[in-house]
Amino acid sequence: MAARSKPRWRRRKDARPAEIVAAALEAFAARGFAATRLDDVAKRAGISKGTLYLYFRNKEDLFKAVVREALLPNLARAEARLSAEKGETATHLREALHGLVTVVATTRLGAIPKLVIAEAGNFPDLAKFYVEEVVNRGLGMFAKVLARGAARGEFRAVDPALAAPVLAAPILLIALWKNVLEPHTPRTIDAQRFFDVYADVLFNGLLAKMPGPRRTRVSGIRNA
Amino acid sequence: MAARSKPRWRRRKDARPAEIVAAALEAFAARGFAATRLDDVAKRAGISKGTLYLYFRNKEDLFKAVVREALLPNLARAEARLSAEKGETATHLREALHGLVTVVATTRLGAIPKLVIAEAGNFPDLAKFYVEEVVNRGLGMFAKVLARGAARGEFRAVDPALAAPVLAAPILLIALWKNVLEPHTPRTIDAQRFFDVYADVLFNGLLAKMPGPRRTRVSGIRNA
Amino acid sequence: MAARSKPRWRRRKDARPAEIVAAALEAFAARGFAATRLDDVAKRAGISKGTLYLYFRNKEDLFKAVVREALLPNLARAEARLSAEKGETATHLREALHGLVTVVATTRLGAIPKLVIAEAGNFPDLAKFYVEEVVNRGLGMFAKVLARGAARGEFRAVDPALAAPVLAAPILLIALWKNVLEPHTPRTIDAQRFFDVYADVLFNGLLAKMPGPRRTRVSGIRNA
Amino acid sequence: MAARSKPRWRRRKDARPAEIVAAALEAFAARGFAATRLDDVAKRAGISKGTLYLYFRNKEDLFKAVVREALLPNLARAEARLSAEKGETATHLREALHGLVTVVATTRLGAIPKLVIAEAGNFPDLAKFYVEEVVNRGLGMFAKVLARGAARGEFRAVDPALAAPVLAAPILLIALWKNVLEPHTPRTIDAQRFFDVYADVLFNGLLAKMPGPRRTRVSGIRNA
DNA sequence: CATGAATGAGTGTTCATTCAT
DNA sequence: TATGAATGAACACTCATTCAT
Repeated sequence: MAARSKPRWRRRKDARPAEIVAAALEAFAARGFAATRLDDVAKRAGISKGTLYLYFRNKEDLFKAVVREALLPNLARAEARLSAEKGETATHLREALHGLVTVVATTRLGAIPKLVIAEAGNFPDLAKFYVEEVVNRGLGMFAKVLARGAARGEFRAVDPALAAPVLAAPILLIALWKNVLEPHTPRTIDAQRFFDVYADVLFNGLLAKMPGPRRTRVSGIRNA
Repeated sequence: MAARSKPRWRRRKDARPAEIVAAALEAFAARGFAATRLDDVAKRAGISKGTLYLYFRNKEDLFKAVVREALLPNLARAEARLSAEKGETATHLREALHGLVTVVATTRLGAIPKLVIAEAGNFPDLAKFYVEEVVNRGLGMFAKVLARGAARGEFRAVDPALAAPVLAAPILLIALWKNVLEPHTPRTIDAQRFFDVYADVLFNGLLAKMPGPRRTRVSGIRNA
Repeated sequence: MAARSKPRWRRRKDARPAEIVAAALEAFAARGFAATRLDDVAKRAGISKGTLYLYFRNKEDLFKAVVREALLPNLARAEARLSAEKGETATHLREALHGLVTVVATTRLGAIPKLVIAEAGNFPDLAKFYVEEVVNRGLGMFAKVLARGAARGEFRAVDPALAAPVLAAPILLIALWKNVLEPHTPRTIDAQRFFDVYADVLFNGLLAKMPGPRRTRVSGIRNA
Repeated sequence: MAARSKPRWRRRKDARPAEIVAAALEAFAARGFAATRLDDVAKRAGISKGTLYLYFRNKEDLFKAVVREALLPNLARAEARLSAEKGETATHLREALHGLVTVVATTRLGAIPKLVIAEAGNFPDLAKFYVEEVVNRGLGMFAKVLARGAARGEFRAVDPALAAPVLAAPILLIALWKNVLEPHTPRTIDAQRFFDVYADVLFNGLLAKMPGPRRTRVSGIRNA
């Protein structure tokens, strides 16, 4: 570390791809696909532009690698969490949601949805990959949990296929808020407290439980 | 050559900007800011590329105009709906949400969030405008309604500033789903049924109302 | 011409392509396809690099246009010359050859064979075009003339399909000499005198007509 | 791992240059100088790209080496053949030409003219080398033979300096045909038969020897 | 007002060359 | 010697912007 000062480069064929992907994630997250210059990515990664092409065929390839690499490890983790069978379903679900909110609100991972949203139109196969590997899998997990909870009598019976995206929506929102808008406004959202309210509303609903006797159904709002 | 032989290109010069903005919305929605070529916008608008510059200083200007123009009329409409004072708050809220879900799921308007998400990093003042004029105003409306509902005893008391984004999240989600992912997957979401489940969960919560006696609080899920 | 000094550009959509092709012929002839920079072509044509792309899809397109445009007018001319039916065949042939030698030795046209030779491997369809439209047509003309001459008893009977390239070879040689080697050597070849010798050898052969009696055939050299 | 386990890469270091030149000849002949990647040459030679630079200063050097190496051995051989003093000059000449036609039509050597033609403009000293060492020497040999033949009364008196390139032209043509155009067309030229016709025309001329009495000179065609 | 030919700065990509190992 | 990872200069191509008509 001390002595041999400026080796023009070190051989790190194995470390490089991950470093480049990390640098690229930063860059793409900051400016989007088109506005990101490979020169910048290279600079961030501490390499030259040409070196990028030793590891990725072109900009598009690099972009897809970024999305895949950033996503894949988290996919497995999330799936594991929700497949636990024993214990209260609500508790599992709450914990899973909490984990998700925390990760998307505090890591660079939250920038991925933004990237996919921005570029789905230009990279159809990326969109397809994302829908299938992330969205469908994620929603599927939620749907399964909801169905199980209902079967056990813990949850009310709601269509799991439609309730799943309702569950997921606040997670998407906080991810986007933290990665897209918060840098441009003084208003901040505290992820922990946001989660608490989210979980409260989700599980308990907005309506006050009326002590009084009957309650007419109003405008389609089914009240238990 | 003679009198009025070429009425074809005699467009009203005052209609032009709106036509251009409409054409540009299509183009930007389809490919994003950077990937949209002004040539394409001009072609869609039935004018020449040079003519764009008679109405907009540059591409960025046009982009901002698109976002503003597409948003502004809808802002007022939504606000009006929620400021009604009389009647059940839940009904008003439900109707407002229904209107929003419908509009973002069925019109080009739903592409706006996508555009803002994609380009906030590159157009800070656009992001600021959007946060202030759309997000904050929208969330503010929701918060007010929630506060009013709580004050009237209709709603449980939840932090309105945090519950507002929870309310808004499914609207964002359906907007993005329809405009970003649905074109790339066979899976579709029926906006009406989605809304029904959304409203149901939102108002009534997920948890089954237990007929039985006591119910312990589990893992922070407060049960009424 | 006098007054309005520097119009940044004039509209010349119709003149441009030919001007560009002419400039490109110069450039390609001088350095070959790969070594020619489009910047140079543009400079020679007095336009900017971008303008090239208004008229030609890419460098390859421009290259092919150069070859085609430079060739086509000459093809017709050459063909006309040789199709004359009356008069001595030898005279016609001699004149045609003379015309060809002159044109390839004194105009930029002589650079075309060089370009095709250099790039046939990289542009197979160009090669095909050249073989079919130039080589085969040219050789076909020669073959026809040889056959006619033989039929009339003017020429000895030789296989026209093989004699045709023999006829053509010195024309190719002088084209290449003038365009490839002569710039790099003090040795010059006078095209006129070269032609005279060429025609003399071609028509009369190398062997001395021996007055003496018998002459044995030596090593396959058939002697009349 | 033990004694002589890796003989695979133990190439004789003295064989290397020739192997590289051979590989490079293939590559350059196939794609030309600019389009040839040193990566390809290295791969063909079974070495790494870096190793090339142990034997050749740069790409240009390698290219020149290819041309020189491919040419040099053949130059001597050809010269020897033509310097024989005894016997019929025509027979010697015919045999020399036959040898040349055969070699350029059937070996990689025929690709050299193509390379020189393509790159003379970019490598003036290569062009100079080629003119002096190949063209001038070759033409010189021919000229000498022609002069000798004329002096002996075997050949008609023609300007040897100009007749020499006429002699050489069909050799060049067949070299280029085989290496440039034939890969792109179904039409093939049989080198042996081509040579026969070439020699026949060269020695005997095209014109029929008229039995009848006098023959007027027509259009400059001197008739014996 | 409208046009569209022309511009030229900007960037992705290639590849000869270098040099630590 | 030999390697191949790394470099960076070079260049084709795009497209927002300008402006003569």
